[in-house]
Amino acid sequence: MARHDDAPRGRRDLILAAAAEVLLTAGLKAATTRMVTDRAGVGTGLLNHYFRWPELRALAWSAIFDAVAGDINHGSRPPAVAMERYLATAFAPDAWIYWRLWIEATDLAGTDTALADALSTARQRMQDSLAAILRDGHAAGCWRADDPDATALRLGALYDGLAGLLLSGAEGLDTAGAEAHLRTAFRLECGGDG
Amino acid sequence: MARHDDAPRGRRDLILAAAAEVLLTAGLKAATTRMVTDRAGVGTGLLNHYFRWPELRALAWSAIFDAVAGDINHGSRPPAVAMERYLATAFAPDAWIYWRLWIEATDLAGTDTALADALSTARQRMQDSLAAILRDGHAAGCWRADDPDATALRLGALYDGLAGLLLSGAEGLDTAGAEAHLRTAFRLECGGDG
DNA sequence: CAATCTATTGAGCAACCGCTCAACGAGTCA
DNA sequence: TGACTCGTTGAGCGGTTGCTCAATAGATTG
Repeated sequence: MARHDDAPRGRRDLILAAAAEVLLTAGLKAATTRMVTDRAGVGTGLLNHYFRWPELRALAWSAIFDAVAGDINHGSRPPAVAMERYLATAFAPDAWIYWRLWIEATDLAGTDTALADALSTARQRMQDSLAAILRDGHAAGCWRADDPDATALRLGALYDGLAGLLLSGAEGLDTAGAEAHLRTAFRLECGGDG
Repeated sequence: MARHDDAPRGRRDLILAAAAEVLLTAGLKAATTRMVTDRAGVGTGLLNHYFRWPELRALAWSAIFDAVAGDINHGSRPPAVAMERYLATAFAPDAWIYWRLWIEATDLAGTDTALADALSTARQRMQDSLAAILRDGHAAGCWRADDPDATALRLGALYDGLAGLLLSGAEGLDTAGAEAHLRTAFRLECGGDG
């Protein structure tokens, strides 16, 4: 009997989708296999039939950031608009869970090779996107960017650091302050005023 | 019988010292109570008689960074020398374990309140030290620093981000590169060339 | 010497984790 | 109908962790 085209084709995809939902809910470190099987409504054995936990976790993490990257690269906006969007959404409330997942991945990558690979890929993609925006803006005369790759790396690292500060509850810093610091760094790097 | 003045007075201090050694060896996340009791040569019960694990871990972590801070603030160097020392030692090989401990603390602070307090104190102290150096250098005409606190925060956050990149094995970045990026950020922030 | 007290011990508990594997049930085919 | 396949189940295993508590050794006291 041909199966209907209901959302996840097969139990394997259902588990993968449930894993992504769990990550977006509980975070990367708190997530367990049992949370996933409960949410998917399948036995614990089935998860281990299709995946190993580190593998599934890395796959779900990648799926989440594939979607994010698709959202960022979507359309070919003018560089000034793209940059403004990057800065404005960086620490937006609904982006919170994403930089939590990002920071947790940075942390787990030291011991989890699957996650390390996923993070490496995602990071490279983010950095390339940002560098491309910087390069385009330079070419269009919006700002100066002599070494877009290096600037993108520094802005990305600063982003990580600010997100870490927010996550660990640093005193005297909120999301608005973090965004302001990121904007200041961009101004210092590229001279433009965004 | 009066006890001799051997290094750690009492078993409590012995356990605390052993905990610090374990942190410096195994890192913050991998450290366990049994590693500490083994190294101290005491029963597992004694550790729990004097401490709870999160408490002991935070105490040992604080002790380590108290020593680090004492080392940084030691003597009243001219600001240019102090800044150069900060930049040169930031990613030095023997500082590796310290920024590993730092990053791991940032990560655990989300769930461990004792560690969150310790980190908050240490971070504030580091940031104040750096801001003081920036302020002194500005006053002495070495460089420009209109908002030393904000600049110190950004440099600290960039430091965290770069350390995180190194720890998670980011491609195309080594300690020398990280140091170069930190120096570039300082130059952009303060104009001086160090 | 016996009684008392305190610091110390470590086997074991409870809780959690990822993962295994014998059993099961729903299809399919002869 | 009976045999065979295979996706699926979930109790339970093995391992790890922080922590407990009855038992113990050693010093002190009367």
